[in-house]
Amino acid sequence: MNSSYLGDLELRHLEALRAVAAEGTFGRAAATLGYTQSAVSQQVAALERIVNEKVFDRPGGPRPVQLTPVGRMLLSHADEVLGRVSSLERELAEFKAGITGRIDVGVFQSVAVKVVPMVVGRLRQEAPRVDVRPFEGVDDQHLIGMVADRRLDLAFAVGSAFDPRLQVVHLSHDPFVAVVPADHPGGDSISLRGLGVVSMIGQPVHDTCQMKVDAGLADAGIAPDYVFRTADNAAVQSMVRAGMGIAIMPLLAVDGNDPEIRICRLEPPIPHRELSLVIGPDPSPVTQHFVDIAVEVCREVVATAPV
Amino acid sequence: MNSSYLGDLELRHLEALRAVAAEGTFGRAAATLGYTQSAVSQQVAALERIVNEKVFDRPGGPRPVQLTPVGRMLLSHADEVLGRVSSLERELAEFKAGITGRIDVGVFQSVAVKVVPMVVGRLRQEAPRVDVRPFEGVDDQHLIGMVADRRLDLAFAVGSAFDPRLQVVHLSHDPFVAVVPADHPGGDSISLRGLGVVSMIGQPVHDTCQMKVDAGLADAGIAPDYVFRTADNAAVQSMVRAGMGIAIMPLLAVDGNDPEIRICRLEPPIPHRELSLVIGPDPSPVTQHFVDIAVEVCREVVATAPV
DNA sequence: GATGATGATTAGCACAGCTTATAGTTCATG
DNA sequence: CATGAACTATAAGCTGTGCTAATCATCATC
Repeated sequence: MNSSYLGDLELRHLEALRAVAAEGTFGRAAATLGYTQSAVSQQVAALERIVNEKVFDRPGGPRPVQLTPVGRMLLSHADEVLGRVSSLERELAEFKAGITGRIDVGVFQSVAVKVVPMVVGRLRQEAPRVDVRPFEGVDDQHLIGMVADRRLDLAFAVGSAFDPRLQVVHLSHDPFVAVVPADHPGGDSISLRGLGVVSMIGQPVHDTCQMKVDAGLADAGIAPDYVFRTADNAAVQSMVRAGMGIAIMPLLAVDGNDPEIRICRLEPPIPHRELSLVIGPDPSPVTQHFVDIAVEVCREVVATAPV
Repeated sequence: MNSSYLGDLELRHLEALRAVAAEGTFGRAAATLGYTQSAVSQQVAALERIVNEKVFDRPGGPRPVQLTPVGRMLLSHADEVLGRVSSLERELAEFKAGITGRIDVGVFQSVAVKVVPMVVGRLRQEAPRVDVRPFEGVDDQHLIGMVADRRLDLAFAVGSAFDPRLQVVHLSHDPFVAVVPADHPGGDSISLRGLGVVSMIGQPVHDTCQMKVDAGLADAGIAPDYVFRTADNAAVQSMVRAGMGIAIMPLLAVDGNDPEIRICRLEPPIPHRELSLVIGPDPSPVTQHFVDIAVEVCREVVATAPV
């Protein structure tokens, strides 16, 4: 009593039903389906055997056949079924074209703030039905592990110890810059040494990004004075805007459209990060699409930055 | 570019997809489907060839297979398609059980008033989703022609000249009765001769039913005095109720639940009609169901009538 | 009654799809 | 590191399905 007595039903039968109903004769239906009249006759006969009901009245002679009541009922269902198959077909084509599908992407704070929204925004313009699911991980290795597990399609990463089975696409270097209030004296660059004597805004002590900044400053013999720490990049920027201090942030995490802040090159620079995408095996077309856009976006962001 | 590149897709492939996704291994899926593992493996391989995409990740070893992104997409469509097939199956079963379907039934006034509503009402209790479409025809021959044409499934009829190809089911005799106000003097029968001297309510002169009444009265040498004529059976009955006169009607057209009128046998009777159903070729189960109920209803109506 | 348009039937053939049997792959385990 | 367990893939062979081609049967129309 599983698939029960319709187990022999196949799409071919429903297509024949629909074609004959539409064309009125077996012969014309056969022509549109690319079969011979005999084949369609046998297909309809098979359908009638399967449902154990006459589906068409054949008046004989040159008059067109007509659906029986059962036939009409079956036809309405056939239209539904075949319609679903068509939409499967359509969505499959869209999937292959990279304009539909789902992307589970691993992100972290500094990249989630700006790069991911830009990529997603541009992707949605080209392919509105794509379903992007960012997953914020605790660190690189966590995300890379999930990519290897197939639980993510791809992930942003700054480290360099990658799983050799995973494809890696380099996006851009991500220099550390100083974020200062717009009315801060000075030009587009700022002396690293000067940072020892000003108030600074930073992220929590154990943040991977922050640790890199502190290491860079320590190497230059500088002991920064953090007056406020927060894990929220936007909050950091707000504090700078309010004149509370200066922040050192990765360029890709700064909201460059804020007119009340200015971005300054560090002199000398702190060793920068390299931003990459780690891509799982057999990436889907839409994942590839995401990668392409991410590369494009990063190139633009770095190119237009005033550093 | 007609059915395009999914032309080889069959329900079997979608069933295999669903089963493997549900069971986690090809072997268990095969068991639930009643195939060997090899068959399911080949079915999935065929599906992957058809869509030209890997549908499952096979990690190897004892770990279960997992859907790829395309696989997930295909599965959601497969569920839709197979769900539609199931509902086709369900409705087909209901059709065969006579509890769903459509009935186009030919009716005429005297039967439309009472018998048809009773039959439809009872049918709807047993099979609420049946779609009954009464069609009121001008006369018997008209309706019978439509039944023969398959434009009606069945029709009520009072004549006797039927198409030999059509099945005829006798419902009951339908005696003519006198309808009098409840306070009318006398008992359950009324003398035909007495009708020559009272006011009468009738139907239009050329109504088939009325002509039969008039012929019966003429045979008895009676010239009735019609003070009002209307084609509407309910209006006739209202006039009787108002005391305007007496009506002669077929029993099956009288609303017996009206406490303000009384039904009287005619002495001697006028030749009665025979009510039948004319049934088209290959009646559907629900049509048969309708017939059964009609027989039942007519038997009850005649049995409980006070004549 | 001949004619033409149509569906049904038959025979034959090719191939799809199943089963059985076996090989290949991966992970766990001693 | 070899071995076994739990899978899937593949090969070979056979059966039955489903197609084509050709022919027959049926019914309106002229």
